[in-house]
Amino acid sequence: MPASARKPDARSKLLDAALAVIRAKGYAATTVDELCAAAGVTKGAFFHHFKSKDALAVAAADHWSETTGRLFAAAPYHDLPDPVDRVLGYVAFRKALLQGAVAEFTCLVGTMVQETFDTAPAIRDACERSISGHAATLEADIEAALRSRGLSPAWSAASLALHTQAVLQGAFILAKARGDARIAADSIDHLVRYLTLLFSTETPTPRH
Amino acid sequence: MPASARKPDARSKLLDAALAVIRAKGYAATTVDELCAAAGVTKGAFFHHFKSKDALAVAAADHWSETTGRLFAAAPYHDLPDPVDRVLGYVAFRKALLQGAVAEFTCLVGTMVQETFDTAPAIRDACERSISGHAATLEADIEAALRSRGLSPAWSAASLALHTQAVLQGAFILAKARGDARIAADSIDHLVRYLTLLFSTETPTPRH
DNA sequence: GACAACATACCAACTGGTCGGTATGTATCC
DNA sequence: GGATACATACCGACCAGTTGGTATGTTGTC
Repeated sequence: MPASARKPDARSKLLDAALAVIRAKGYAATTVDELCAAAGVTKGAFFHHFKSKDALAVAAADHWSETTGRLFAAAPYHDLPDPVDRVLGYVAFRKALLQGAVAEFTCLVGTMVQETFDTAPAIRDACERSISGHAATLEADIEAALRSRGLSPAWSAASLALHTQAVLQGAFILAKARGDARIAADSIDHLVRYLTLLFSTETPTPRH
Repeated sequence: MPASARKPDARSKLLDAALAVIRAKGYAATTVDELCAAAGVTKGAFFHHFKSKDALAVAAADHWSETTGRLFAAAPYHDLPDPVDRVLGYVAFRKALLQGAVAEFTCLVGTMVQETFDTAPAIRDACERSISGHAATLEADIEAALRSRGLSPAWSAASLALHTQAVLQGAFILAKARGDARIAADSIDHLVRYLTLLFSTETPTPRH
C-alpha cells in the first residue's frame, strides 16, 4: 500500500520467506523466529507488520494469489485461438511447472488449509479465496470450449475448473508422499486424457 | 501382541484418538497432552507405548491402513460380476463416505504427509505405504476391466489407481477449504465420468 | 500351589527448552 | 517532531520428553 514498494522491505521479505518455509514444513511447524531468520529480519519487524502469526498466514495466502496470478496471467497458453487448446494449454503449463524440489512446486494454500480448516477460519477463507479465484480464471475458457464444440453437459464449467484444481492438489500429495514429481505428472496426464475425451467431438457427452 | 487384545488398552485408545484429533487439527498442531486427554490416558502411558510423538504418527498411519483396509475389504462392490462395475463401485463407495463433519471423512495420511514429507522421513514413508497399499487394492479390478473391454492403453492400471487417489485427496482439500462435502462429491462425479469414458467400448482408447 | 523374580502397563510430577507475543528503544523519513 | 520502520531484550505459557514410582500380571522353582 505505501509508496515505496520497490526495494524489498521487511514485509515482502517475510511474505516470500513464508511461501518457501511453510510449503516445506507446513504452517504449524513453522515458527515465527524461523520465518524471521529466513527473511533476514528481526522479530520486532515481524510483529510490526503482522498482528499475529495467523495474520501473516492470511497475508501469505493473499500474496500467493497475487504471485501465482501474475505467473498464470503471463503464460503463453492464453494466446491460443481454440478455447479447448487454451484449457489443455493451462494443464500442460501446470505439468511443466513440476520442476525442482517437491516443496518448490507445491501449493501454499493447499498445504495451509489442511492444517487450519477447522481451527483458523480466517486462514481457511483466505485459502478458499485463492483456490476458487484461480479456478475462476479457467471458467471462461471452459465455457468457450463447450460452446465451440456445441456441448451443453450436465456439469458446469465451474465444477470442471474446480476438478482440475482437485487433481492438481491431489497430485501434489502423491508427489510429497513418494518424494517424486513423476507421480504427479502421471495424474496430470490422466486429467489431460479426461479433458480430451470431454471435448472430443467424436463422442456425444455422456448423460450422468 | 500379548494375550489380552480384547478390551481397549491405552495404546489403541491413543491410536484412535490420533485418527480423530490429527485429522481435525493437523499433526504439528496436535500436542501429546491433547492426545492423552482425548484418549483418557496419562502422558506416562503415551511414552510407555510410543518412543516419541513421531513414532506415534508412524503407528497411527499403520493403524489407519488397517482400519480403512478392513472397511474397504468388507464393502459390497467386490461382489459385482463386471470388473468395470467393481471399479465404479469403489468410487461410488468413496462418494457415499462423504458424510458428517469434514474432519470425519478426510484422510489421515494425506493430511500428515503434507506436513512431514520434508522433515520426517519415517512418517512420510508410512503415509506413502498407506496410500500406495490402498491404491494397489484397485489394480486387479482395473486390469480385469481393461481385459474385459479388450483395451490395452498406454497408461498402466497402477497409474489409474493412483490417479483415483489423487482425485480423492484433492477433493478433500477442496472440501476443507470450502467447509462443504458437496464440492468433493462434484469432483468424484468427474472421476466417475472419466472412468466411464475410459472403459466405454463405444470409443477407442486415445493414443496419448 | 505358594512364592520369589521379573515384566508389563500405567501414573503424577517435573524439567529444560521453545514459542508466540510484548515492551521499549532508536534511526530515518517527510 | 511525529509517524513509520525497524531492532533488542525479555516474558509467561506451553510442549515434548523424563523420572521415579505403583499396580498387576506372568513365569519359573521347589
